Amino acid sequence: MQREPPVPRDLDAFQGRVREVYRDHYRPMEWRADPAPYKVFISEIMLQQTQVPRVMRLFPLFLARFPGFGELANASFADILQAWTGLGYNRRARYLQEAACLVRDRHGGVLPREVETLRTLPGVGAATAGSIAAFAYNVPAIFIETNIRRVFIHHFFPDRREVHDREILPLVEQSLDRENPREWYWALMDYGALLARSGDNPNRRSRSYVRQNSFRGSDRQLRGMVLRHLVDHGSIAAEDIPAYGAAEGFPPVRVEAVLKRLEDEGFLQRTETGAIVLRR
DNA sequence: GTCCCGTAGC
DNA sequence: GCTACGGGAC
Repeated sequence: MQREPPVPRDLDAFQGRVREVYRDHYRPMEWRADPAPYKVFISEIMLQQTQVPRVMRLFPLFLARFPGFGELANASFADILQAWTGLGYNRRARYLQEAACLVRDRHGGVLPREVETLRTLPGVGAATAGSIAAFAYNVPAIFIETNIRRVFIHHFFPDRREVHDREILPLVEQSLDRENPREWYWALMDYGALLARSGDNPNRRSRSYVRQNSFRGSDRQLRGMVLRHLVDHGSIAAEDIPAYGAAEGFPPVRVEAVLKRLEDEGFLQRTETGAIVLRR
């Protein structure tokens, strides 16, 4: 038997509340002041898994270095990774450049506006495609990300656990301001960010909530160390590889395993002397 | 130590 | 469905 989805009895009241919060808690951001497609695109990729304050710090530096899709597509990967330092999840830096190449080669240098087309870009999933369409082009896309999820769980599922995104999506659709989706989604996200800071995080009652393993001692930590080292120093000599990471307690076998995976993923290469360098 | 944040690949 | 993937704030 299908569970009856909770109906927003007073959608007007909900929308009113969202707008009220928005007026009081609007967060100014460079990519909001000027929602040019390139700025929106870069900011949304950065904002995957990375909080707004950190993105705000690094975004202007990245934009100064790579002002548009052409410059990003033509840049060396080492330069991009350098500008990415501090944001984490470095695969995004690779997707970003691959996407820039696709925009240049397949879309005439113009970021597509259709959600389905945006979704074909590497590193762009449902949430990012919807965000880009809404923010860059004011398209009334229907999507869920963490802030939106928080607002709807808080408002419409106060006593529920394990709330599925399937249950939330119809409410997003019904409440969307189709006249001005850009502004509406900014409002939802600012409201969600406010809820995150005030006590319990409603997203822990989402079906999709998962706790992550600790960072210290993880492969993620080791990968981060290796890439950071290569960005700062250019290479790791062959004879230094076995002892690399020893200070943080990583045995040589783990270092080798992580290097191999980074190589397979296209982050780095080995030279004739067996040294490790970033991909050309 | 705990938390936060989407995508890809399986 | 599940898991890998950073790095900083608290």
